[in-house]
Amino acid sequence: MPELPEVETIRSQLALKLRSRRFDHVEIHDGRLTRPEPPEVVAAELAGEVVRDVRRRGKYLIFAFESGRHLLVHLRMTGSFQHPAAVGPDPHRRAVVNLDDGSDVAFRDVRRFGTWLLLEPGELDAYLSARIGDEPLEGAFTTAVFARALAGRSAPIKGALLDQRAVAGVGNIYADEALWRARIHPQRPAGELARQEVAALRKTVRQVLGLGIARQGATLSTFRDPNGRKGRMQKAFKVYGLEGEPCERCATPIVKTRVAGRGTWFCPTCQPDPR
DNA sequence: AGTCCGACCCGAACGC
DNA sequence: TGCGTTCGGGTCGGAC
Repeated sequence: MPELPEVETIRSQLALKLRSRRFDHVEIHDGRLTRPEPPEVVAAELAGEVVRDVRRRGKYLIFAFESGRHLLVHLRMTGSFQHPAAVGPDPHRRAVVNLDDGSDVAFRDVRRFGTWLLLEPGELDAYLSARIGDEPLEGAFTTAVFARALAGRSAPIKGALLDQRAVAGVGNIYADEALWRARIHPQRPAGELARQEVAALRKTVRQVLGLGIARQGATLSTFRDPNGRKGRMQKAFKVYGLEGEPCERCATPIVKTRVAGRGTWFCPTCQPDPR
């Protein structure tokens, strides 16, 4: 599942390939991708746009055009980009962009949750600020800022980490990995964490996301970067998907449970539940 | 306002 | 072997 490190991996590669390229022609084969806008309308609007840069906010990929417009892409569960696009039939291909250098970029999405939204100049900031909070890897994401985002919340800290308005870009995998490193039980009420626990969690969130980027993301089954390569972060997991395996710190078998409606892995010894 | 839960998808894993 | 069922995951919208 693409979380911040996977989206960042895609962003950095696409930026190198697409900067200053013009979208000559766009085909969108799936009406869900641009809903409620008709796909042929969005495809026609995109034709002629020149890429100034490819950016990222949280899990959103942002194609910034010279015109001032932005194409906001969310990969959801299984969205991915391919460049150069593979030749031959692909039942999961949802869109293709022909570039002015003669190459094609393909968008694939098995589960069809991904979205493409074309925003007019000036619309981006309001759209994003309504949906997502601070970038965890930027300096503005201080312990004080994080503590404020968690203050007064009775929801489990795991759930708060998944809330994109509390902190942008953390998904199910990196939430579990950050909580293990910070030795915090996923079920702890977010607002009841001690200041030093918030500080520790801020640090480990940044650690695991940074490690994920350095390792080009995590590939469980489907994630591939635009060059078709897998990530390596899955080899550095300490708890995610490791039910029954010994905890690296204390050898206690890792437990799988359900928190905030999500599969959740943790070490019951290192991450004690104070209740 | 914050929290919870179902809906949206479909391939993979599982059960018989 | 083959078929049917369950599960998961990010976000949104509705219910509480």
